[in-house]
Amino acid sequence: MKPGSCHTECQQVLHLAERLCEGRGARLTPQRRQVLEILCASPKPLGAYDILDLLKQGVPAAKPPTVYRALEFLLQQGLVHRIESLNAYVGCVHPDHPHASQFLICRDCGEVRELESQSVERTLGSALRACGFKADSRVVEVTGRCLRCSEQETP
Amino acid sequence: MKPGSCHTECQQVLHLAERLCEGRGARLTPQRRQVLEILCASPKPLGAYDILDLLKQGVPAAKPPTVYRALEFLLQQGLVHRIESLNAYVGCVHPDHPHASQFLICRDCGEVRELESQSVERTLGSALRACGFKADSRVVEVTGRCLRCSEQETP
DNA sequence: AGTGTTATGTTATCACATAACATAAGCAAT
DNA sequence: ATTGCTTATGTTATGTGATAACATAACACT
Ligand SMILES: [Zn+2]
Ligand SMILES: [Zn+2]
Ligand SMILES: [Zn+2]
Ligand SMILES: [Zn+2]
Repeated sequence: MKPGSCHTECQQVLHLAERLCEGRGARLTPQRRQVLEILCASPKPLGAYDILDLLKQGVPAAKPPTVYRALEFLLQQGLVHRIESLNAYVGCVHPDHPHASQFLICRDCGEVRELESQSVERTLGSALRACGFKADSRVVEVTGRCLRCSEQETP
Repeated sequence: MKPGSCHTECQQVLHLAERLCEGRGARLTPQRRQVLEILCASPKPLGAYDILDLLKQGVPAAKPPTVYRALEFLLQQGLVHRIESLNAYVGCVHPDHPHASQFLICRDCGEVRELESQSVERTLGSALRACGFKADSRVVEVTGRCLRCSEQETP
């Protein structure tokens, strides 16, 4: 992640989130906004209690339900994603359209990259059709080493 | 799941597991074997504490680490899979060869079907190559309604 | 038998998530 | 403005999943 670029990216995402919620009649309250801000500012996924610790800086009375409620809202709105294999959450990088994405989780640097491969989605979709399975939600998470980390160290 | 067929299937899997472990010099101890047996006998994935309750029938002194250690071994040997989006475990239906599989989780009947679609694996593999990502493990889990459940009820 | 290794027993605790109920804030209609 | 409904938040407690740390026992190999 390029230093400096994050902050401006976060601002863009937050503005977009405001517009999206307003258009849907959904209330992006200060607390919810702060949780989204925390997630967008983090280069790595955060656990609910990590978020809680950070949120307390702005909302000292915050408790677990505070965070989980905000996450529930943000997940519904498609503004954040949950990473099942980490029990953690990331801000979505392009929340403007609904999408099923794939996550690449680097076990070395911890970074999570959100991919949106049409071919993967299509192939998975046809495999599901072949089984007669009606999918509600798809989880595709790959753990390994990102390009940068595999270039740095030899093994 | 056809009644009656499960028990014989379980036996086959258990015998296969014994052979595999023996061939690898891995020790399928009675406790580990019992955990595998519990998982194979269940048509649905089981949580670690579900397994614990069942295991206590044979090993009254069993405690959480007992189960988690057995699961760790069985996962390493490729005899069981963990379903990330359920925090639960299932016996593998064909543990004889290493594989990345896809899981179809029915939200109605709870059944989990293990798929091994070559096309999904290939497509995902090429998407990963395109990113320069070296995968260690892949998680593909789809939640929805299975064919049977979607035929039974109209919505 | 002696010794290193692997497996199990035991206790306590950590990490993640939600139930249940009370209070407050937003909002629309009178 | 007051009422009454709905949604959001506060608060306490608890449920659920997983592991740390250390002790003991079983096994394998010499
Ligand atoms: Zn996204
Ligand atoms: Zn990396
Ligand atoms: Zn399998
Ligand atoms: Zn079903």
